[in-house]
Amino acid sequence: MHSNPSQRIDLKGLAQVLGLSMTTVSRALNGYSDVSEKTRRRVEKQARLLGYTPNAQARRLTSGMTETIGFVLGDVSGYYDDPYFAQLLAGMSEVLTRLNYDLVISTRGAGGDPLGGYRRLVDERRVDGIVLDRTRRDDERIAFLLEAGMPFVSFGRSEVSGDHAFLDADCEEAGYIATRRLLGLSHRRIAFLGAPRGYMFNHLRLRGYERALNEAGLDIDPQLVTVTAYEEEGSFHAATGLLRLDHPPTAIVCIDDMAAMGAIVAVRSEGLEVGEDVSIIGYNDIAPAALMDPPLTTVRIDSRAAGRRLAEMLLAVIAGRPASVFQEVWAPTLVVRSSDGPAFASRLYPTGTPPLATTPDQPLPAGEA
Amino acid sequence: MHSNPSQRIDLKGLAQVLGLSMTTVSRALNGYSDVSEKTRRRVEKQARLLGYTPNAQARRLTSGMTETIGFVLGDVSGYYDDPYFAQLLAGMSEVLTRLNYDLVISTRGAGGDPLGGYRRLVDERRVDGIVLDRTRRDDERIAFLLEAGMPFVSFGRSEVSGDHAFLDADCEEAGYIATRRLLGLSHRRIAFLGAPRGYMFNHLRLRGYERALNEAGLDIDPQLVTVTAYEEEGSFHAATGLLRLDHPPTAIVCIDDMAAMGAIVAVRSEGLEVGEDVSIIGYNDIAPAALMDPPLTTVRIDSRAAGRRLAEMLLAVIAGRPASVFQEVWAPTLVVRSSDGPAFASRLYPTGTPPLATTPDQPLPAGEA
DNA sequence: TTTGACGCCCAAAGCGCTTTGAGACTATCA
DNA sequence: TGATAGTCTCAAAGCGCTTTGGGCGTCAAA
Repeated sequence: MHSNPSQRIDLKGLAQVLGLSMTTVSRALNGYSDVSEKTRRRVEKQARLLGYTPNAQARRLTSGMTETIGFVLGDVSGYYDDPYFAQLLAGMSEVLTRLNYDLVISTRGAGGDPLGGYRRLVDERRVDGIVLDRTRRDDERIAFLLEAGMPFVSFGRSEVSGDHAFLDADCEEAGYIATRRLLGLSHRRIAFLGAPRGYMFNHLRLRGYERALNEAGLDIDPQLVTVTAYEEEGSFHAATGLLRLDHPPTAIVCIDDMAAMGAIVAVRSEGLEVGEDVSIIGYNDIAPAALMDPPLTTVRIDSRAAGRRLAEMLLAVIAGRPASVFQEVWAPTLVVRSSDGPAFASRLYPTGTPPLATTPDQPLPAGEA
Repeated sequence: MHSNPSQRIDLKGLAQVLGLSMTTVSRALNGYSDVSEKTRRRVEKQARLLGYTPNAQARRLTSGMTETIGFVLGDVSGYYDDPYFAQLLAGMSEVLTRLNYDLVISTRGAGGDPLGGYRRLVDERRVDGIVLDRTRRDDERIAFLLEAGMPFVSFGRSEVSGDHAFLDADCEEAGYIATRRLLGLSHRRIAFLGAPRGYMFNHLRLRGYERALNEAGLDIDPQLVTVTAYEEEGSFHAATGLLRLDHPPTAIVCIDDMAAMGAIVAVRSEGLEVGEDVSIIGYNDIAPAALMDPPLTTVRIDSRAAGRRLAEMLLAVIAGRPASVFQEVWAPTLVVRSSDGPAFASRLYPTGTPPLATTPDQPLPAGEA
C-alpha cells in the first residue's frame, strides 16, 4: 500500500515504514549530525525507494523560508522584448534551480501603483528576496524594500543606493569607451540616443559620453542628446530626428542594441550608409547583434553571467550576509564589428575631414549629403 | 501593539482585535455566505486598517493549492533569446497576477534528464499546473504530466496529444500561406529553413510548405529543405549552404524571424540582395521584424495574447474543467513587408522568369549571378 | 559507584491558515 | 407551545513539515 509508487508518500508514512519517528527521518534527510550514519543511510535509501519528496509548501510554512525569489516585470513591454532579459532570467534560474529555489515572475498588477507587484510579494511573504532591474536614479522600489526589510539585489545602481546589494555594469565606462571609439575614428558630431532620463544606466552612460567628449575638448551639443520612449519605433524616430538636423551627427552612441536597430533603419531610410555616412554603436551584445547588417559594433556585458551572479548575491544576502558586501561593478568591453567607421568616409560632410579634437572651437562644416 | 503597522499581523491577531474567532474572520475574508454582511464589513475594514494579508505559504499548505503555475526553461539557450518568449511570459503573468497566481520559472536542472525540471515541480508539489512550449512530435513531457495527473497546457500540439489542453498556431497553415505568397510572386525554387525535425511546429510548417508546393504542381527538392540547430549562426550557415547550391532557391521560408535574420545576413554575404535576388519570409513578427533591413515579411502570431490565453486555459483546467475542451488553433496572418519580391527580379536566374507552376518538369535554368 | 558527557532518538509543539461539525440564537410554522 | 428551520459564530482538527526540549543508553573520567 505505502509502496505503491503512484501514491504519494509523506514524512509520516516514510517514518512508519522505517519504524522511526518523523523527527529522526526529517533530521536524517536534512543532514543533521545527531543521526547515526547507519540510520541516515537506511532512511535515504528508503526515501529514494519510495520516491519521497518533501512537500515544498509545508516545509516553507514551517521554516518560514519560501525558497523562492521574485522578479517583477515592468509595465513597459518593450523592456522585456529585449533578448538580454531572457538571458538574465536564464542565468538566474540556472543557479536558483541548483539550490532548489524557485524564481517567480510577477507583474506590477493593475492600478497605477508602481510598487504594486512588490507589495504583493512582500506582504504575502511569497518570496525570500527580490531582484530588481532597470533601476532609476531615484528608485522608490529600493526605498520600499529597504524599509520592508526584504532582501534584494538590483541589477543597476541608483542614487539612493545605500547599503543594498547590487550588480551593475560600469555604465559610465560603457558610454565612455563607445564615445572614445568614435572619437578615435575622428568623429566630432557624435549623438547620444538614450533612454528616458530617469534611468540610472542612461544617466551614467550619458555621463561617460559627456566625459569623453569633454576630454577631447568638445562641447556637448544638446541637440545631439536624445531620449526615446524605449520602444524600437521610439529609437527610429529619434534617430531620424537627429539625422535631419542642420548639422547631423556622423555617429550615434545607442543606449542598447535594440535602439541601435532602430537607428540603423533610420540611417538607411534617410538614404545613408551605416558605418560609412553614420557610425552606430550599440550596447549589450544581444545574440542578433553579430548577425545584423552590418554586424553591430557594441559594448558587451554578459547578461547570463550577470543573472547568475545576481542570484548568488541575493542568496547570500538572504542567508544573512551583509548586503553592503555585495556591490559589484563589471567592466564592459567594446566589441568592434562593422557598424562604425572613420568619419572621413561620411558623405554628410563632403567638404572634408571633420576638425580634429585639438581644434574644437573651429566651426563645423555645414551641408548634408 | 497590534496596531503597529510595521508589525505583521496574522489571522489570530486580527481575530483577537475584532473579538471574533479565526474561523469567522477567515470566512468573512473569503466570501463565505454564512457570515453576516455587517460582520463581514467590520472584518474587512479592520483587516485593511491593520494591513492584514494572509500568509501565502500557510494558505497553500492548508488548501493544497499552490496558487502557482510553472514554466520550465529548455536547455537550448537560443530558444529563449527570442523576444517572442518574453512576450509569452508577459502575457501569462498578466492574467496570473490578476488572479493572485504566481508564475515560477524553472530550468531543466543538471543531469541529462529532460524531465528534470518537471519532476521537481510535480514531486514537490510546487505548482498547480504547468505550461509547456516548443512541443515535439513525440513529447515525453506530455506523457509524463498526463501520467502524473498534473494539469498542464501546451503551446503547441504533439502527435501524442490526446485529451490535454493546448493552444497552437495553425502551423501548417502558416507554412502554407508563406509558401503560397512566394509562389504567387512566381518563385519556383523555394527553400524551407527549419528547426530540428522533432519539433511539432517544424513538422507542421514543413507540411504546409509541401502542400503548397504540391498544389502548385511542384516537387519537393530535399536539398531545399534544411534543418538548423536553432541558433542564429545555425540559420546563417544553413542559408549559406542553400545559396551555394547549384540551383539555389530564389526564396526562403524561415522557421522564425530569428532564423530569417540569419538568412538575411547570409544572402548579403553572398553578394545578393534580399527581396530581389532572394526573398525571405519569417515567422512570429517579433518587434524588431518591422525594423529590420529590409522590413521583414513574416507570418504573425500574437505571442502576448497567446500567453494570456494559455494562462486562462490552464487556470480553467486547474479549476476542474475538462482539459479536452481547451484545444485551440489560432490562424496566423501574413504580414507583408519588403523582404520578399517577384522572382523575375532575381539575378540568380538571369535567363528569364522561372517556369510556371503548370510546367513543373521543365528543367530549371542554371547559373548564378 | 557516581557523574558527566555523548550519541542517538523521540514526543509534542508549533508554522498560519482553512474547514468540519456543532452550538447558540432567532424566526417561522404547526 | 414545541418543533423545524434558518442564521451566525466558534472550537478544534488538521495540512506536512521542522525544531525544541528532553529521554535513555553507554562509556570514560572521577
